[in-house]
Amino acid sequence: MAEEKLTSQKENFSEWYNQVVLRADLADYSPVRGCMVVKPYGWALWENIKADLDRRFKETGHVNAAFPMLIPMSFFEKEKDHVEGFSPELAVVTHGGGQELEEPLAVRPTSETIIGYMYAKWIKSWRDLPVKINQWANVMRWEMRPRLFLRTAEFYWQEGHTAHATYEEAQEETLQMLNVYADFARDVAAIPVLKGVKSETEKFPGAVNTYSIEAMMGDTKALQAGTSHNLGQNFAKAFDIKYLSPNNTLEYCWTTSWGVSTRLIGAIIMAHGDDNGLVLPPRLAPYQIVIVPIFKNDAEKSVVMECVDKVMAQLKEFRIKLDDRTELTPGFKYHEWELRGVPLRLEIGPKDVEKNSVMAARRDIPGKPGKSFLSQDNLADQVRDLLDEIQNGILARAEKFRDENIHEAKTYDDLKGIVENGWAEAWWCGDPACEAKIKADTKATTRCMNFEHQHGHGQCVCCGKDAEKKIYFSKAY
RNA sequence: CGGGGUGUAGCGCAGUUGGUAGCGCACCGCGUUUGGGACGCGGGGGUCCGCGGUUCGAGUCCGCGCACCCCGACCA
Repeated sequence: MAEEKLTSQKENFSEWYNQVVLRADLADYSPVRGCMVVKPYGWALWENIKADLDRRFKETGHVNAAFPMLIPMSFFEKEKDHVEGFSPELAVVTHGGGQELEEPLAVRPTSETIIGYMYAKWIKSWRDLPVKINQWANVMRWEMRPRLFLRTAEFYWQEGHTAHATYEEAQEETLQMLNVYADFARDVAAIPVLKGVKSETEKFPGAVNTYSIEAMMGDTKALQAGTSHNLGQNFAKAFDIKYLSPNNTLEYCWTTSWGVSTRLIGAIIMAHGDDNGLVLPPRLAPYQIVIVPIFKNDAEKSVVMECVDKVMAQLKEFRIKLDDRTELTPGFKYHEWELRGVPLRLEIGPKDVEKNSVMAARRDIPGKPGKSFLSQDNLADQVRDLLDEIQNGILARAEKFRDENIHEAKTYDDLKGIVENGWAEAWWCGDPACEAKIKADTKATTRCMNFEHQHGHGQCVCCGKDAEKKIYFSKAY
């Protein structure tokens, strides 16, 4: 019997999202409110994301390490903005070994403080710089309103932390990592992101500047999919990270930090999904191909399975799943693997054995139009081409959708209309009061200032004063 | 922490004027099925959110708690 139909219509988007996460077997709710259990299928997706990013981090000269999960509370007091930003959402350990602790320990919400403390011990000379360390970890922020993958109390991420001799070098690192994220998002996750600078109110607590990649979801809301911070000397001064320069002068380091999290999984779901469920980009899908064998009896089964073996032997280079469950009909399996986002389905039945063919069904093009017969000869080449087409196809679709839903707002009325159903780009004077008014009137927040659009000047879309910054406004997750 | 809603089987729900708990899906067994969500027969599974009250009798009525969901405030 069919399960209830999904619908990804804008007004049902949140419910659609929850249903997809649960039914595609990505995650489940934990007994602790706000925490999430990542199931094997979701974790496999995360591992693919990690592998690709990790390779990029290493290519840009970073190494991995691990820092403690518990951080003395006093560390947070050392940087004024940081403590203000994170105090409200800290989980705090007060007891250990049956005794009350002398100093409470925070479960890390992010590791600038503890890493800053260690860097201060490790860095003595200009010869020690730069230090470029990344850690894959879980962190905890006591969020008030959790949403699977998008905002859970505990989440998995990577956080890069670097220390440099000069501002310029730190800035270069900050932008380099922003680009690493943007490239990954586009080339691997098939999500075309916009990159730019955050406003003062939206930046990371303790940063001089925060840069972000912003992705458009299927309901046109924005999702901040990754951030890269130039921390200036704020943390270096708070934690005394100093080095002796070639001139024998003592100088504070310039530090950066940058991170992406399991939120990327949420981004992939909401950027590509449709009424049938998940649509995974082939480069990240835990299974790139699912094979559904079809037979009516034992005689058919043996010839079909023999053919399946031959096909699978040709496709060893791909992540492949053979769905040989006998208690389910093919139709049921089609729906299930579509829900779970597998990019390419190969159906092999008696007719295929006879005709030396394989029926291929593309996840990105639902129904008959996405189906075609492949020859069993040179199958790997055909499949590789198809997977590339799918990868490119969903990127192109996401790009088109994004571009269709971003509009220039010239007047305040424009802005109000546009953010109801998309992103508005507009001149902005830089005054937080204008941001606040727009948020109060429309629920839209500033996303980021696109690097490429920062020439010329105009009048603030809100107050009409002279403006030199152009920024995106939209509702966001 | 404000505003709204919901708590009955794993999930989704029904349960009439109060009479001792049911349906669909899922699960288990057997058989028939299998190219777009198969069917038959048989089965297992319940602290009806908790506590107190009214009553001969409470899933149902009353009171007090609690939990969860949605919309805000906060946020990667």
